[in-house]
Amino acid sequence: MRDNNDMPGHLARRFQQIAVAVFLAEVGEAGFDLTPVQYAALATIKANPGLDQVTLAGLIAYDRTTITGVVDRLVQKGLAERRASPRDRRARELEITDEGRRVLRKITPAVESAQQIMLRGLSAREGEELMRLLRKAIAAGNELSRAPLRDMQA
Amino acid sequence: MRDNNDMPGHLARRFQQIAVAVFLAEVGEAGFDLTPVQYAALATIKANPGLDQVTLAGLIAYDRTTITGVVDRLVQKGLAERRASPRDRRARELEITDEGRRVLRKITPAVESAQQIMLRGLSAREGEELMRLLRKAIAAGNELSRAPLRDMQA
DNA sequence: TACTGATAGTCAGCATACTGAGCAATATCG
DNA sequence: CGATATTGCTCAGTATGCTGACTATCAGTA
Repeated sequence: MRDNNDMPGHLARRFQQIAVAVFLAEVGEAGFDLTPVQYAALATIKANPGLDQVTLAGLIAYDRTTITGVVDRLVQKGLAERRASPRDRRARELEITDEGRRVLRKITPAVESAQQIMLRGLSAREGEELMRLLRKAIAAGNELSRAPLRDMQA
Repeated sequence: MRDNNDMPGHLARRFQQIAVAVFLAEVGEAGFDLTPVQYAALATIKANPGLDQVTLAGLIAYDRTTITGVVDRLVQKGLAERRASPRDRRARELEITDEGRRVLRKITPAVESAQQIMLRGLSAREGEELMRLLRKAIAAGNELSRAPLRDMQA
């Protein structure tokens, strides 16, 4: 029988588990309380002011039902704002707050450090190669999950 | 700023997301209702009859608080049994049922197929290399999560 | 314009995962 | 032996992620 260590699915889960733990540890030590998902959402909102939730979900490959809760928590923490879109009354436009900008700026070193720690067993070249292979596998499987990555439309 | 696609943490989340979706799709098409986590637990119980929950958790790197629910559902589906250990009254010994054995046997082709599909963007050599790099990164980060991989004690 | 279909967002329900706390039982050591 | 520490398990609470359903709104078309 195939061993766990020969199962890409098992290795994926394990690597992600470590990645999240490292992220939370680094960010927590820096004095912040932000999850990987919240960080990605906030950074994307900052880079695309006024985007709606579906677009945000597509840009970071979240399910749209997950985004609701994530944005709820960003708003609740005062890092982002959600307001009705003037052009489409179904949509909510998202904006980062000054406090959100401040947190993003201060948190960046911890996030960078986390990315390094989760690759600490690999050489620089191996780390690059791992990322390349992950990107390639992800690109081929993009449409297989309910929350595929999507480009900006306009 | 570092792009999402240059963040190993983001790539890890995305790859795992696809891996789970592929697993559920393949297994579902084969007519079974088993999650990746439940599958790993059941296979490990079969390979190590009579093991307790903490040992099971260590062998597949789950948090012990997660195992409780997973085993609950395996028991509820009639695939595994949980009984008090005669040697340690705190511990529960786990055993696979005949139905569990039958399901494992029948489900194997779908699981195998899923492992291939999630690597379909890569050549055979690239798939091997990806798994090697993941194993190496995981080994170096094993102690960084609350649920590290553990060997059998006995 | 009225109908039809698609879209944005939310919600209920379920299954991982984690933190932190607690209980019962076992191990260890003075 | 008795106090202390450790261990196996569970639980409450929170945060992803998913399925499926629903409402409100918009877009396209007959």
